[in-house]
Amino acid sequence: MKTGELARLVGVKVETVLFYEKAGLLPHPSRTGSNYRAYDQSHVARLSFVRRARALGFDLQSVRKLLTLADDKEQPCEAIDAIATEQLTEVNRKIADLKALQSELRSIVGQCKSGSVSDCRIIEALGSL
Amino acid sequence: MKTGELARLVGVKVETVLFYEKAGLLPHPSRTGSNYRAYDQSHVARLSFVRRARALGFDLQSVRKLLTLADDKEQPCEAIDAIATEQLTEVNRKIADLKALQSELRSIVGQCKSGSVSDCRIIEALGSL
DNA sequence: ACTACGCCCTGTAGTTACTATAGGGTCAAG
DNA sequence: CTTGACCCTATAGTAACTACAGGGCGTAGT
Repeated sequence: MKTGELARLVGVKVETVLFYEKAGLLPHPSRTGSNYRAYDQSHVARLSFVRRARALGFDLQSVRKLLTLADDKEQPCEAIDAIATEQLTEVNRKIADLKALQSELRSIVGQCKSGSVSDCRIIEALGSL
Repeated sequence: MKTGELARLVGVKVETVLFYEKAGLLPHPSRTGSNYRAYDQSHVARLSFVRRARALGFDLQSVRKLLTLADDKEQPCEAIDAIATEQLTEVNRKIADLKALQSELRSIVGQCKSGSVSDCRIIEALGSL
């Protein structure tokens, strides 16, 4: 498939696909006779992964590290383990924060149904540490 | 407290505090006689909230909406409810994604301890939808 | 055959959310 | 009374996109 179709499938702009290639997050794809990029299913999965990781607040450097876990199966075990452990810590923190936010948002939606939004603790939900 | 202390407490740069004030995320604080900004505990909580929401992948526009829930207690109930429901959907999706990622990272850490990292499904963890 | 339209290419400039630097004022310590 | 750490404003630079400009490919219609 060509760049436009890949972009449409994943829901990003064509320019974003090109940007990720330049940034080294997507491999240089093979080209057709007329110099068009030719992508396959693996590029769809990888691009989708990058986008969702970005939506979860990981910067490109962290996304690169996560992709290393998928790519470099010959890396020394300690390196892989260090990356995975580091990212796992980050993921755990994010889940905890999001659960606090989820709980507060649910309570707001519930309160609103019953007519008052008097005691909103949404800032406090993420306030500590 | 002054800008530097607020920044240090929350773990951001002084410039970031000033930036958030300009962007309307932090209220204009009162000033001392020598024109220094004077912050209190509420600014600490609010700045901390902004930073953690940003780390969870919310852009400034979404953070503004979340802060609206804390600020505008006189807004019509439907408006509040719409914002809370919209953000709750987003939070739910993020939690689901992070749990998939968490599970995959745990499996990598576990595998690595036993010597092999052969079947990494980290891309597939966020690959669907 | 031709041309119109959509999509592809490269490269550069603009936007968002910071981050760093320049140029100058405040103030407690020495 | 000056030196150092901090504050102020304003502007320029960086990261991660996003939008154009200028030009080529490819095929559907006349």
